Amino acid sequence: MKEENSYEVIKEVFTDYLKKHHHRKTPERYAILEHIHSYDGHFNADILFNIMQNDYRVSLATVYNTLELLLECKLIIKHQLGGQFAQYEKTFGNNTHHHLICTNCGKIKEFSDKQLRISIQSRKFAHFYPSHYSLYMYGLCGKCKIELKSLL
Amino acid sequence: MKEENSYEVIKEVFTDYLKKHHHRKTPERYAILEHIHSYDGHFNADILFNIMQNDYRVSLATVYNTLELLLECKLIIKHQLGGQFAQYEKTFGNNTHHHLICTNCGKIKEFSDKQLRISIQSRKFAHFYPSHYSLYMYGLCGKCKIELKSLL
DNA sequence: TTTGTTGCAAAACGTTTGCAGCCTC
DNA sequence: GAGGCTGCAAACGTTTTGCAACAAA
Repeated sequence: MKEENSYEVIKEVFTDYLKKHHHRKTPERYAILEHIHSYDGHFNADILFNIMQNDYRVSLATVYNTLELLLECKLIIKHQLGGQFAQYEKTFGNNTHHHLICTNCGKIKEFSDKQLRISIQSRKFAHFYPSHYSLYMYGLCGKCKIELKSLL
Repeated sequence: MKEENSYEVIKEVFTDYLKKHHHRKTPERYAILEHIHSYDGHFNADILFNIMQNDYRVSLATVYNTLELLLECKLIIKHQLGGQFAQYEKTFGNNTHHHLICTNCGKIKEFSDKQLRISIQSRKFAHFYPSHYSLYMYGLCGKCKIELKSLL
């Protein structure tokens, strides 16, 4: 069990952020954080809103508001890949990874590449201070490659 | 003058695509392509629509429709960075570059790094066939870094 | 002639906002 | 007690869609 990924530690990060910025520590905000913590994979505001209806009733507006706060304290990152919902991903307990996006079916796969990560993260800039990055590779997944080949 | 970036060659790529997919070669589509060709930098549907009103009247719906076609034949790529308009960028006559995005003011800078580009492009995948990629680095630009430091 | 494409306007959609009441601080 | 936060619903702004007229094939 990795101590640094436990909900208690994450909660503390969030609490510190809220205190520092004079935001209130409302039960809704912690409930949202908790649900994100126990949800696997990418999610969007609507998914989060829906799974929460089962055991903790919050409004969609509060979900959006809280996601914004979590983005600011870097507990989650945001992806805007399609014209659809923005996608979110928790950064806690999640190795930095890259994304493969099929331009035909829209499926997203993740891959890790330590060497590539180091290459990107070690890049220095003159007047820019990076905090995180996203690498999206677009192309065809195996299934679509075959499917499109048969159409020729 | 690079032959491969001339409008004639680009037009041919588009024409081939339209023929192959049994789409019609309408004057609107070529007018849009031409305007993109002569426009520098990132643009969005609204910018394109507005600059076109001066000399070629098209509807916004047709602009969106044509951008979709140009995406499919990879003459442009799409970025969805903010909650605002989706941004487009022509791929012709444009070196592959990477993006620096300030998480405070939203400003986007571009940078090129041949070594990084090679590292990314030479990556092979088991069941994925990449066509292009986008690298977004998030962080603080010089101005915002100073601005935020003074708030502490 | 057939049918894909256009322009227009309305609809759709995710997200944001306004506001009255609530609850942290 | 003050004022930030919530839920609700309405508003927003970008993109998509429906449809009649048009024009490329």
